[in-house]
Amino acid sequence: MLKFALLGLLHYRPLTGYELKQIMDESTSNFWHAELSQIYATLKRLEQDGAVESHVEPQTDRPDRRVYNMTSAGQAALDGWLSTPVTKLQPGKDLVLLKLFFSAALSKEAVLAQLRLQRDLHRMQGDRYREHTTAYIQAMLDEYPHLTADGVYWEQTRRFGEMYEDMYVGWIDQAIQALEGAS
Amino acid sequence: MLKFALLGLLHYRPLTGYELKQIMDESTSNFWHAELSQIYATLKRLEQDGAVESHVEPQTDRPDRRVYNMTSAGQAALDGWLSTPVTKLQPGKDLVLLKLFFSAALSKEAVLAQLRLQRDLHRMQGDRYREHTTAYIQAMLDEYPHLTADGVYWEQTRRFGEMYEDMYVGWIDQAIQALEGAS
DNA sequence: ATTATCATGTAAAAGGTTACATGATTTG
DNA sequence: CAAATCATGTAACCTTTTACATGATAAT
Repeated sequence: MLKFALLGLLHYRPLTGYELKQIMDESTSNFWHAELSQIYATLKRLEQDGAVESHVEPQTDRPDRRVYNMTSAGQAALDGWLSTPVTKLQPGKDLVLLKLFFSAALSKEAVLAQLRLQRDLHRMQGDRYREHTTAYIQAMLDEYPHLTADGVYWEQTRRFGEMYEDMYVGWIDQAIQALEGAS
Repeated sequence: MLKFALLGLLHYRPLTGYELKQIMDESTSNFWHAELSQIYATLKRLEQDGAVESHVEPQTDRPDRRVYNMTSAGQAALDGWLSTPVTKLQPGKDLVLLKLFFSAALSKEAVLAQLRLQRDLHRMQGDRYREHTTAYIQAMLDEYPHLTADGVYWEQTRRFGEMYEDMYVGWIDQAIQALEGAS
């Protein structure tokens, strides 16, 4: 699926692997992320498959950049993927829940401490979606006005992040209460 | 991490790979799942590492069962893992959000149809947590009364599933409204 | 008759992380 | 003086999925 994330971003404008990583970290990392090494490897494969093309832009004071452009084949692949509905639920993974499931072996105080730590992290992440991500989307739309229609969708995914983190914090609050109650 | 999920379940009682799969599908699949082939492979590795032991129980009318028991080394590994706090947010992946992010290229009706489909799926999953999973936890506690303390934690993860699905449905409702509004 | 359940596994491929390697410029 | 940023990539490893293989019994 990473390949579609990359094609989706290259549909906006030509980008380097390094830039793709930066943009993903600011925008899609909420629901899709990747390491730089994986991005470079995937771009290579996309080029072999004819979905993207690249050329090197020499630079003097910085390392040369390899800029990727989408081909019409790549655009067709992206369109096909976008119009295929997801008809099943995607099973997720969450380490904290997995641990909690088996935490009867731990002292209650240890569990509560771990839950409070997670609550702080999710609170901070929620704030980040509210503040930083909102500003980032606005800055993108200011810089690239032709992407205004996309902004509506970006905002929906940002909003999901915000709601997810709020739900997570609320759940932890309830879990802490339930555990404290079950003294 | 699968290995800890397996150790966690084997801590309750000796189990076969097949049973581990069934139990995970009913309990942890909410936040951790695995295919049978991966479970068998992981059990093999756990045995090589000395965390579990196995013996074959011959059966006449059914295939023989290979039953796994946790060793004290396995118990120590599980305890160590459980008491190590998770200090970072786990980045998640969601195909639906990834697609939605890039959906400005699609017709609004196509997007709305995909969102409605997802809403149905998440509503059904929420109902499943409320009904089936609640009953499953109760049946487990009835059958294995010594796991009563664990039941509190199982219920918290079940509750997370319920809240997650409710949040997802609520988010889709809002997204549909936002898209319909932006005619 | 066909499908589901019980029960085991192997093998190949895909997807993803971590570590390594390089090297100049800029910021603190 | 150290760390971060820019910019590329390779290699090894780990995790996960999908496909294949077998074969009996029980249920629809």
